[in-house]
Amino acid sequence: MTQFGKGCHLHLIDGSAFIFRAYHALPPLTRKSDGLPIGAVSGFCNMLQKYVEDNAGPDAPTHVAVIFDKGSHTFRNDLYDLYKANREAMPEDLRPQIPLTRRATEAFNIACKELEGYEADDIIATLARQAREAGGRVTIISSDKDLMQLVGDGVEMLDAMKNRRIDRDGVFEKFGVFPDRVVDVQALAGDSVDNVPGAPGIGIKTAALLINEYGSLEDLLDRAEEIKQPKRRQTLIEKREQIELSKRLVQLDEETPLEFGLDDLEVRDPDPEVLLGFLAEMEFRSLTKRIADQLDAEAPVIPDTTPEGANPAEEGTPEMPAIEPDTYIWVKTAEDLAPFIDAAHQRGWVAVDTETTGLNEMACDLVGISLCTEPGEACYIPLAHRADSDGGLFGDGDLAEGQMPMQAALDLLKPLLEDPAVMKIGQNMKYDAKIFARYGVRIAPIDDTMLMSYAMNAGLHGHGMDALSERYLSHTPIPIKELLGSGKKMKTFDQVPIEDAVKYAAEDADITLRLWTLLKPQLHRNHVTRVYETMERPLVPVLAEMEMAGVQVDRDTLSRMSNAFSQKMAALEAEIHELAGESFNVGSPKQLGEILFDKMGLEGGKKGKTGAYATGADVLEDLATEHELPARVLDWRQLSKLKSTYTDALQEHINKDTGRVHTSYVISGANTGRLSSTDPNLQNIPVRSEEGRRIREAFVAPEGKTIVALDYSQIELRILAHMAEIDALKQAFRDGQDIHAMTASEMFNVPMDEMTSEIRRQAKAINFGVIYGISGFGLARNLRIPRSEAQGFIDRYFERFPGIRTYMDDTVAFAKEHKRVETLFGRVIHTPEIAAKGPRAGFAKRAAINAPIQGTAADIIRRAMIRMPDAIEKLPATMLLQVHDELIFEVEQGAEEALISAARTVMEGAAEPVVKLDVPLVVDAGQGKSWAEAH
DNA sequence: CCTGTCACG
DNA sequence: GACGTACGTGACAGGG
Repeated sequence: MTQFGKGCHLHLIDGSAFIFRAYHALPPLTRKSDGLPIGAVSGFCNMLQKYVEDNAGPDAPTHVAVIFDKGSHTFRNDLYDLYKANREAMPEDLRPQIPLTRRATEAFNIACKELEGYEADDIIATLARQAREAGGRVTIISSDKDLMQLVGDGVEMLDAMKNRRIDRDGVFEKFGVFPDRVVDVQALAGDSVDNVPGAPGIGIKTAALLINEYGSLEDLLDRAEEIKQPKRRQTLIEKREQIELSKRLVQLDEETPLEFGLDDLEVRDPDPEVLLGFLAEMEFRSLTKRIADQLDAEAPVIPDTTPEGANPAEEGTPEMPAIEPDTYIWVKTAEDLAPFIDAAHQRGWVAVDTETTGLNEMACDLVGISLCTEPGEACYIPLAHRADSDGGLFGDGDLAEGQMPMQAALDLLKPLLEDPAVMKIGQNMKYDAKIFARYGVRIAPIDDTMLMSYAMNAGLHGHGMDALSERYLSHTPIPIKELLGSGKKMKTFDQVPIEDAVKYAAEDADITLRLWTLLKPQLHRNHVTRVYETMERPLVPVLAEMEMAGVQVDRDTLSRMSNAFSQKMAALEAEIHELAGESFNVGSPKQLGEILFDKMGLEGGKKGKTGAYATGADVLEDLATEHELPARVLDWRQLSKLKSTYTDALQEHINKDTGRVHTSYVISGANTGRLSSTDPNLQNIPVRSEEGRRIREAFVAPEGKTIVALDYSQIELRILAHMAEIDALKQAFRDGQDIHAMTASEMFNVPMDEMTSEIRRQAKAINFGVIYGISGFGLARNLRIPRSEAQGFIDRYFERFPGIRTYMDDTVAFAKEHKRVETLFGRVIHTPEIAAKGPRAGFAKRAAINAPIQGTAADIIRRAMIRMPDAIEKLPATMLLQVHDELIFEVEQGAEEALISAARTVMEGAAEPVVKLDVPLVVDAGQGKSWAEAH
């Protein structure tokens, strides 16, 4: 053994970089025999193998180590608790692969090092220093710019993917300074990926300029007063502390307390038996063979242990047995259940479905659970079917024979359903997760076939199980109507005879599992794995929590309002009948139309396709200038709407047990990525009219708490400015200007200080029109101006902001070519209608223009919501509602400001690190005892 | 069940 | 030149 010294060459491999590169480069492969996710390990081994091959020549290293990160908390988090705070959580299928990459490194007989509390970069820095001081050479295999500060004095970097060496000049190219000043530049420029704050408004270019002028960061900060640019000077003076903190964050620790020396890293040949044994264990067939050839060793035999049924990682359509509901198992005892639990553990996955007495997860009871571990092998565990299936008078509450006691079954299932190593597969898992939660089971991890379909095929078809089964399995599931009937005599599921329930329920689990085997491998092929993994799947538990939390709604307030509305409506109705000269149903558009246009003979009656006169608000508003009756009808309609949809209906939605209102969000409810809200819809609570807004007074915080509302300011316009690259708009947002006034000023050549509210209003309508795929007709109708005038506005707008027209044209062209559009985050919205002829083409065109903007905004708030639970974990606060660009919280009094600060940080940074917007995202906040006050 | 209407972003 | 037209949702009432 030679001591490390002159002539020695140390290679330091950045292990985490290898892992992430491997993970993202490869489809989600799984081990054939048991489905263990293995894609990243496979890529990692291939990269190590390539590394060994590439470095066998005359310049071969004498010493080598792969360095890994360990733990998520490092000394940098003690310096700054937000360090790396906006990092994406590690994908669930990557986590179990991390220890395997360590084993892979050891199998290659390469030293594998990590240290709790330190990042890999610090270990690399320390080893590089030691090697340099010993007179040896160092090559760091990584492309991480944070390591560039180490280059020089015999230390180089090697970007293994691009096979490019980075020396002092290479660093200068990247940072504009040599390695010894890289940390100074990084301290100023900050880093959005690691969440290093830096100096706001200063990027790498400016930072390098300053450092080169003043020599060092310290000198720059000491002499900051001398800087000519006022903004820059102010930033450097005011943010000095933040900049110095940033420097400490980016400065690598070269004195990491290592418990090994350079000599321990000497290159060793792999032991063929160990290496091949590991590769065979992972079932990497071709790599095992290739390495065996190279080592001149016998390749171990990897048995073909494909389980019966399908492996979701395989390409093509798996062979599956026919769906036969007669073969499903009725689980009556723990012994019947055991084989399914065992099979689930063995496979690593199980499809799960719950049957309940109703569709409201917060107000129904669990009736049974079905499981499926492979296509065709499904069971149903009835738990609460009633003996008197025909609903007889006697024995109400008596349970049918052949059922396990519910608690006994749940006790057996809970460990499986909560086992992090077993994937629970469902169709619309949010529903089942909420049911289980009410029975004390926190189901995780989960996969959801509905969300897979949505991620891949939004805009192409629905994502309900029946539709998916028809489409992908050519199978019509047993209709629920066959079991429950319909209409007044409809049964609940606990009244269904168990023999029938077994077929229906187990079939659902079987179908779900089959869909999963088909859809899961398609995610990658459709390039939506990231969308699914980061914006669909993680949303399920977040929404489940919000829905279960519910929002407190004050019944008395609503009730009082209902009564007031009733009285006003009655008065209006009498008045209307008086004006009409006869009594009729004011709520009937048909009757109203006949009164207005036939009896009273008003002008402008237009019949729709059904032959009825149109009596929409716009029509009535026009008539209202001449006559009193339509004006009264408008008033009546507003009250009728408020009463029936809100003050009356909301009371019905107050949950008996919790006393709160629990909406249900549909993740796949809108093709653009927006959520929708049902039962009740809490995303359309009135706000625009004074009268309607008062309904929000009924949404209150409980005693001792406060409602806090945070909403994105102008998020869609900001996204438009970014996507269409409109410099003037981008600058206006950066400067915090009134964007509509600024648009008006640009378009109509009116100076900002002479702006009138009327001109601003028109510009605002145009700005919104642009987002919707503007047309002269639409704008004319909205602004109630002649079409020619509206068209003139649009022409002028495009003249002033030509980039907008380019964006719209490009988007439509993209949609025509690909039959889809995409958001900035890669969400796909299919636009099959874009090829249509006639008026439908117009719809499709405008939808295609709107979808990337609306969808990107939807993606951003989804990302914020997914990060929110961790961000507010330590605060006495609960996220309750989402209204497209707004999040509503409930927080204990006293913690309002802390919540606003934490939530705002998450929301404003939600695009990062995947997308760096050219415009800031701004979040406005409000608080009060009710939603009305908070908004 | 479909249509018209109207509440929201 | 005519055709219709702002984007995305959900709930309710009326009427067949």
